Amino acid sequence: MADRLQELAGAELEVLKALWHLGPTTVREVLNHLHERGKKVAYTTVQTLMIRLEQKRFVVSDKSDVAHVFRARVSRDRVTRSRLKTLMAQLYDGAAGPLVLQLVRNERLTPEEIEQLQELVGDLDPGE
Amino acid sequence: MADRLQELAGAELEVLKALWHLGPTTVREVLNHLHERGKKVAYTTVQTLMIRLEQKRFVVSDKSDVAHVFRARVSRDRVTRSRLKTLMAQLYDGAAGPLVLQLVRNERLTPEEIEQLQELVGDLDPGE
DNA sequence: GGTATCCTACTACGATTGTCGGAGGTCGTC
DNA sequence: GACGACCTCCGACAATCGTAGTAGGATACC
Repeated sequence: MADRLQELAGAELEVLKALWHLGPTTVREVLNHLHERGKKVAYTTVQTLMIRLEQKRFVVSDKSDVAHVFRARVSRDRVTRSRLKTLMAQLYDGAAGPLVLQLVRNERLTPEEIEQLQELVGDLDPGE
Repeated sequence: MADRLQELAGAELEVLKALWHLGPTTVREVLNHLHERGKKVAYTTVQTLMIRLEQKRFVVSDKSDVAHVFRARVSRDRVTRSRLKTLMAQLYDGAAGPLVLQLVRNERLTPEEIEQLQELVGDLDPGE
């Protein structure tokens, strides 16, 4: 129960991403954004998702205007961290190593990412 | 539809993990394993999950014995890769970098992992 | 001031998930 | 040959998820 972040369903995440992108905004704006991205959904579907997100406390709404304004309460990084933690717990008893190695081995990184990574990793001390 | 790996539900993954750990085995053995881990579930629950895993093609069964023997068809790494890919797609438009950096920054790695990582990362060429 | 438009609130419904119970077969043992 | 231990098969049921329709109020424009 503690980790409510985990209860984010797929379609809800889609909406939350729109909120991250757009900033505090209305159902209508999120709907437009999704339509631009090629995602066809009904107005009320988005509305339902946003209400569920609020019930789950991932967003808050300001109801002073006719069209309620919703705002994300959790950051993208926070959600990522939570998801990664779940993944680590589920698959590797909480160890981060296998995931990191898997990613570095199998995925393409941009030059900037490589540089940042080299710097970060260079600072690590295997110790003993 | 292509990526059937994504349709692995949480409780199903628990069972799949048991199969990875135990090798090809029966419902009873998986049940015992879960009980040892402190997970209290009924025999038929595990059975249902294993059948669903088979329907989703994550495992195959040999029905020649009275107690059917189930075997994982996908590896832990394969599932991890798929999950990571989903995470990347959902949260960072498919980019691996943010995940790697997030992990290296926030998670503890063992000395061995650090060494492996340094070696891997040292070989990367930011090039351009 | 009627009509189209937009918004919220509520309800709904099929699919998936997590969890089991019961029916009915087989097998070993007393 | 009845009893208990196991097994599979089938059905079920509540919760969550994805998706959306409808009712009814506000707004705005002609």
